Amino acid sequence: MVGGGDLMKDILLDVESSKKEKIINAAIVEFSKNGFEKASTNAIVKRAGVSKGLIYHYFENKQALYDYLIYYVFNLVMGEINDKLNFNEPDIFKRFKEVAMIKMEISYHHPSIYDVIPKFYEDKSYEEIKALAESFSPNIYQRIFSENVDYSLFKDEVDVEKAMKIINWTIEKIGEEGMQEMVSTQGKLDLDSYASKFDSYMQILKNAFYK
Amino acid sequence: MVGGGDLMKDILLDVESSKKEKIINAAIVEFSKNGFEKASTNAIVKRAGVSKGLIYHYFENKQALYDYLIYYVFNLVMGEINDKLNFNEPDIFKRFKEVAMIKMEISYHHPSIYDVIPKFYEDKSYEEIKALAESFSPNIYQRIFSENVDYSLFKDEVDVEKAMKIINWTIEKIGEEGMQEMVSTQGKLDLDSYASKFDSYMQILKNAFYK
Amino acid sequence: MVGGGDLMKDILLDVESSKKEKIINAAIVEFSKNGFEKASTNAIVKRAGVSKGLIYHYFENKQALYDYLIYYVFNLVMGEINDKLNFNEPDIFKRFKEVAMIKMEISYHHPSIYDVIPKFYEDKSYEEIKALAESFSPNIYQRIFSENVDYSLFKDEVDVEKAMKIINWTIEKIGEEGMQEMVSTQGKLDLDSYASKFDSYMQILKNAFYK
Amino acid sequence: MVGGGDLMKDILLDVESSKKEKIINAAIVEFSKNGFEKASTNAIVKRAGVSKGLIYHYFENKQALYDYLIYYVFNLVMGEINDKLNFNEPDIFKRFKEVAMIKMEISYHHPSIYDVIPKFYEDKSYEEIKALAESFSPNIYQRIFSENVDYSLFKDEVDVEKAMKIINWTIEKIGEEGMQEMVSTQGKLDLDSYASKFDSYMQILKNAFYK
DNA sequence: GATGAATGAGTATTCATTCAT
DNA sequence: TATGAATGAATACTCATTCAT
Repeated sequence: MVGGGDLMKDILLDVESSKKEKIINAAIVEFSKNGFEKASTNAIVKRAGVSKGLIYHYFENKQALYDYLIYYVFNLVMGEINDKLNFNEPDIFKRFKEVAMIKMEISYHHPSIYDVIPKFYEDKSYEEIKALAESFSPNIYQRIFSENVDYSLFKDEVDVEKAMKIINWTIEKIGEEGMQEMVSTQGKLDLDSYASKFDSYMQILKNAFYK
Repeated sequence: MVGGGDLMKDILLDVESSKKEKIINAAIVEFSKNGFEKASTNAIVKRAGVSKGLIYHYFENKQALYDYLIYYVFNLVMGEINDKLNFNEPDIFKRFKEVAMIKMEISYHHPSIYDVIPKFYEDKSYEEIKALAESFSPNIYQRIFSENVDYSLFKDEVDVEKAMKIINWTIEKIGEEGMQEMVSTQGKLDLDSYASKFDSYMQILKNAFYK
Repeated sequence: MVGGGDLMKDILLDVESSKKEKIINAAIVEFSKNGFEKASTNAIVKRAGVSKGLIYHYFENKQALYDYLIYYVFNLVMGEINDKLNFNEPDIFKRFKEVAMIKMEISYHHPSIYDVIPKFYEDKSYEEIKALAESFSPNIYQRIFSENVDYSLFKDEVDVEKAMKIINWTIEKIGEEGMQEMVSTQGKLDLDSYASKFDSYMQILKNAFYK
Repeated sequence: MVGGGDLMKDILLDVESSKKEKIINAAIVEFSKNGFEKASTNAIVKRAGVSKGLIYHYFENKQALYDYLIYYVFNLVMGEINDKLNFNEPDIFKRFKEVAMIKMEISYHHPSIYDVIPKFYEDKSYEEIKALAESFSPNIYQRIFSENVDYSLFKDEVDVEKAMKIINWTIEKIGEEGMQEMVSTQGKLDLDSYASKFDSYMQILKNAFYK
């Protein structure tokens, strides 16, 4: 399901051809601005330039459209990771950085997509969304955290599982800060400064956990 | 502003005397269940047992009521920290644990309050809310992170500021996991198991950052 | 509940004072023209000259308004029978004629009311409506069919219960024909010709069933 | 027009061959369940397994489809009476019983058809439908009421025309009660008990009107 | 004959907010 | 303070009908 054909196109730069695509793109913008509840189907069709009824021709209701969007967006993100991540890299720090960079790049090119993802968590729990992501790209999390990872790089006394969770949480929090920076600087994230900040935190954790 | 008078009373056990208090308590329940947008002023007045118009006598509009609630809740939480936290404790790990325990205790005794806080983040950014918290209890964050803290306990080569951020982020993520656990176990969090989990992560970070 | 005060006023000739009354009268007209499903709440508020929301201030939903109308109309009809029928008349033919005349008079003065009653049977069964009518005016049917009725007037060999059903059915069918006549003559029923038609049928049945 | 060709086949047991027939059968089910207004053309095409557009190829609009159904159903019923009724029976009571039995048998074998007929009266008046029935099978009512009927069986003093109306109305009302019984007993009418009830009422009227 | 994408006016209902009392 | 009748724009969603293919 991941990495497949036309869904992978740059949906925002794409010349929107079909009316269904217009609806999807308009919905991403609307949901990213307002979340599920506040989002207006009226606003979506207006932005998409289609009739009121068409949205219900393609999607059973607002929720079905939203669910499809989650599928659509995760398919895109998981696909990118699947395609671009080097699963032969044994150093978990280098691997996590790669994942972060792939995500940041998507975020950079598709701001609306990364605005809408946090809204997903308003209705779905973290576990539900993780399960969803797994369903698109089976074992992607397991692969990232363990496939070809060289655990011997960790200090012997370190609880590797917990350490990796701390690393991951730290990365997520840096990402959240990056998001907020993007919002306050109105959309332009300095990827270099993000990378250097990322590196400095990773260096601290490397010193802490690696031999 | 913190610790002052009647607002600090246990708002849920309190015999609701004034109609304004009835509105506030009804609003906390309604907003915690439905968030800002989906929350119904009708449901609030019905629960509070007051007339439709009265809510607009006390608050200019729904948003003003919501904003007051954020003030009200943070005032409560910051007040508790101010009152109960031992600012003479030089060990940052012990101090952070104390903060976490104070928060968890509030959460345990006032579920509605802690249900409503996550909803705040749907509309306000993390930064906005942090700024708000600071406005209630000036320098509370700075006090927690630096007042009487013994930085000499950290390894010399560690960037203390970043290390403390990692510690804080880890605590927040453990808290988030605790929240989700509460949701999935329908409201009852095992405080002991939470504390032991907390401790094990803190031990890892202590080994990593302390001499 | 029957015969009480202001509900008994001539609702169509009444100077509609309160907005609730305007809604009720507009609803009777709309439901009588279109039945429950096809009736438009939009059309009702437009005809009543009130805002869209007000209908939902007084009635929980379209169905609740409809149910109230059934109550309202039956209360009117049962009240008239209760007030005007002579329950001392022992001759069932004379008594049935009185009932028919009372109904026809109401129908004559309140065409909309009698237009809406047949619509009630689209959603409610005959039994449901009969039960409803009984709830307004307990035992009204039993009183009409038996209170002070002189059964000895019937021929000895006649099954009185079945005979009275035939009489009642005949009256109902004559009434239906009267209704249809009113429709085709655009609202004006000749009460005298109706009465003479009624009498001729009653005479046949009297000859058939009475000694 | 009556009794002709393929329309007379058992429409429900018939292997639905043409798409038009599929539409008609699906429409009968849908209209019988929901009446004209509430019936959904969408549901009809879904049930019929044809495209949305096809329904408008065969019928100008929903109303035309409905009108055709009335024609279709009455053609079936009138055809059955034409075919099976013994027009040589001079006793009107025996003849009416035969008509009732033919109708009940159709009703028993084609519940959907007899469910839809009452819906016809929501939009069309009794007179309109009677006129329609006459147009399918000219003079059918007149034939039933007069062809080879022996009026000399009636008592001399009885107004035969009115007496026959009373008989017919009584039969109709018994039928209505039978219908309601079918509804409340969920579809299964005891034909024997219906027949004995019918007979007992007919006996009363025979005693009343016959020599 | 047959399809199904597309339309847009229509539906009941909700809701924050106002205001005369 | 306090009420609750009244507003009207907004909501998600339905549906008969059209039409290019």
